[in-house]
Amino acid sequence: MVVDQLTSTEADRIFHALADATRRDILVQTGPGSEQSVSALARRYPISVTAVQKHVGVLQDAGLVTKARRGREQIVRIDTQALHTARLLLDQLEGLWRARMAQFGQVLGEQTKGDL
Amino acid sequence: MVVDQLTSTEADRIFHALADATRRDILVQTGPGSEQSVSALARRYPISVTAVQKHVGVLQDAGLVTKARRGREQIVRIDTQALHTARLLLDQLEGLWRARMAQFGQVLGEQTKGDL
DNA sequence: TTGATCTACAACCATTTGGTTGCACGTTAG
DNA sequence: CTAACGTGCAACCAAATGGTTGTAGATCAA
Repeated sequence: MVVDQLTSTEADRIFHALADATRRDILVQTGPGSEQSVSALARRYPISVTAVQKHVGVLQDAGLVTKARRGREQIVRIDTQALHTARLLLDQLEGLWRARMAQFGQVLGEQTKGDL
Repeated sequence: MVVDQLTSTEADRIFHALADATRRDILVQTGPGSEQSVSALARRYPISVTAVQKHVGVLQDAGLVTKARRGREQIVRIDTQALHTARLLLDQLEGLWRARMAQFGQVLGEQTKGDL
């Protein structure tokens, strides 16, 4: 398995999507039980509706949210699966390091133990 | 508590740093027991040394690696702590969603206030 | 029907990103 | 000492980002 390095375009998109405070907040706001329309989201931020549309588009390309039309509204809902994927990528990195540490028999003072 | 909100500039930097395949690979290559110089890293990729320097700089700004001079070389070493922080951020997001699901059927009309 | 909403999309703009080359400077090897 | 190596930095460039305004098409409320 390891890290996909080359075909990591998905990882690129996921991490890039998470690298913006507004987008991370959209993920929070559209969590389970509080799906919202694009315009409803836009009212929360000091930016234009179009800007929010673009943010949602980025999240969508990363697979972090889905859009579903409801009348004239477009409801944004998160896809928890993709975020899980993101965490798996981080776990893989840490896993690699731990494996390498084990090989070298090195001991670090910290317990980055798998609390997941 | 919860998401670091405004201090999220750190989150911005961490996720942005992770949003590039070359940088993620640098993290893998400089893992525990295999610290490498910038030029040694540069030989691994089809890009210039300067480009690698910049990538390392981005990782450094995110707190993901540290540089230590050794003679004429600059040794890049990972800081596992920062990556742990990144995973915590993801955990917080998932945690928020779970909390929200727990409040199912509750009052949905108001702002979840607090974040951003 | 009419008007207000919500979304979509094009065009535009400033800034950032990721890359390059060239040059200077300290360090190490012969 | 001299030459090669590793790094730092400035200047430059193309493309991507994140934002804007404007226009247009659906859909809903009255």
